[in-house]
Amino acid sequence: MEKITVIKGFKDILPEDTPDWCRVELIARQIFGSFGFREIRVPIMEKTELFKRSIGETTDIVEKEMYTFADRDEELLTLRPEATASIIRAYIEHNMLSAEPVTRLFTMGPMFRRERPQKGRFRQFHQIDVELFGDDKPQSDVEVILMLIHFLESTGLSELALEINSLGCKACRPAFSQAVVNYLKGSEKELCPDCQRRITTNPLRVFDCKVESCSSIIARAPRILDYLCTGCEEHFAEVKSYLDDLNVQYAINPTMVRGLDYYVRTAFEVKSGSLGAQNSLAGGGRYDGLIGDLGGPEVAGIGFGVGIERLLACLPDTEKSKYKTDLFIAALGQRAQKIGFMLACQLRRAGIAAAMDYSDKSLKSQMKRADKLNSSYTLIFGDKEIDEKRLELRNMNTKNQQVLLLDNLLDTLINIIKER
RNA sequence: GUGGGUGUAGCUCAGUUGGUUAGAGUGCCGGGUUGUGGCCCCGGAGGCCGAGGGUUCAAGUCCCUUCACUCACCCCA
Repeated sequence: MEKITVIKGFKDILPEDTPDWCRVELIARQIFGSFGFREIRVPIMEKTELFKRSIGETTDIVEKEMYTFADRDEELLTLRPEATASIIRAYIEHNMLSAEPVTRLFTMGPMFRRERPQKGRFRQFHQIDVELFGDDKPQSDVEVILMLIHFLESTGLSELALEINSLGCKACRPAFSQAVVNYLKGSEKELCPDCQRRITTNPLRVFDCKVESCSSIIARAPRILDYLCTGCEEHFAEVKSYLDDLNVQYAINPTMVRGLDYYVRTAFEVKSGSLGAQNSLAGGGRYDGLIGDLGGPEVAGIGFGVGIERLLACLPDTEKSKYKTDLFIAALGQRAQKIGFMLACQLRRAGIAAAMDYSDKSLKSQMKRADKLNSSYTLIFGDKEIDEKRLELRNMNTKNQQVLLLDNLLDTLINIIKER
């Protein structure tokens, strides 16, 4: 019989890795909470139209990466390739603007893009996603960027590179795009085939090209920052100024253009080495027109997404978490096994991680098991201890052993373990 | 979608110019201590050598096909 395997680009997250996931998610919840963000959970499937309208019909995501299916009634549904669209949909649908002028939300969960997998890129991957609706002030940009950096550092990451840029707005970007097109047409023949194609499809993408011959041309191309309108320029200046005051290190990357159509003004990205070609752990930006475009109120928005797999891939080993056991019960013989089992059940019910082996193996074998399970203590007893009503409790780290009386054993153990 | 690399034990990988019964490390189980873990020593289990076809007296090894994984491009978290 042929083995059934996981879908290409999908991954099982195995027990040895889940503690890291839980830790990162916990830190996110704590830190985002202190910045006033509240968790929202939205479906992983939406009507296809939502993503087409938000992300942009001509983006790679919509053109070739979405998992889209016809439902039984022929309606087209899509597994979400990102979370922002769904959150905006929910924001509009539940009329959150009426409840409060500024809404701070975050969510976490799987996203789906049907790309060719490689290091740091999967077809199902996980993001922690943050959105702030209803404020267009630069303070919002700074708040969100600061929170992102603070979060990443709190997980144990270091040597992060924050890059920021301004993409202009509806008023000033068209002039810039035109200037880029004009410039590129001047040296079209020296560009790589991909970039020649981009001139007509998506000229700003040329800035991302890694081909060397293109780089030198791009280096002399017009800069978005020279084309910003007064409003965008002032906004960007304030963002930089606050970041400086807060001692947040950043670099301005005037060639950073993000892949989704809806971004305006501030765009940012956090990179890390040691990640292979996909070195971007988090990215985001401002999308002031988007909520209105999706049929909601004309309010501003800004947000970011963090790739959890990429974050975990960068974590140093010292930050890795493990499963731990409070007490291993090493019971020798039938009577001890019986007492031990009852004890294990009661301890577990009291919230203590108690483990034991039910097959009455040798003590050595049971000790090895206790060690494997990272047990803090091991309770050791057989017929002799039961007759004398005195059991041995071994501290696995110090190797000290103390005698515990069989009477009131459950409470004694609970106290010892909880006092640690 | 395009290109490169790799498929041998649960995991990481050796395996010579084709040549008998396919190896190591690690992990797992057991023993060395008749009742005490990590280190050390000994033993054991565990392989349709990715799949299918071909060449050959003989294929893990050579050829073809196919599948999977992986890295990179495009693009992105």
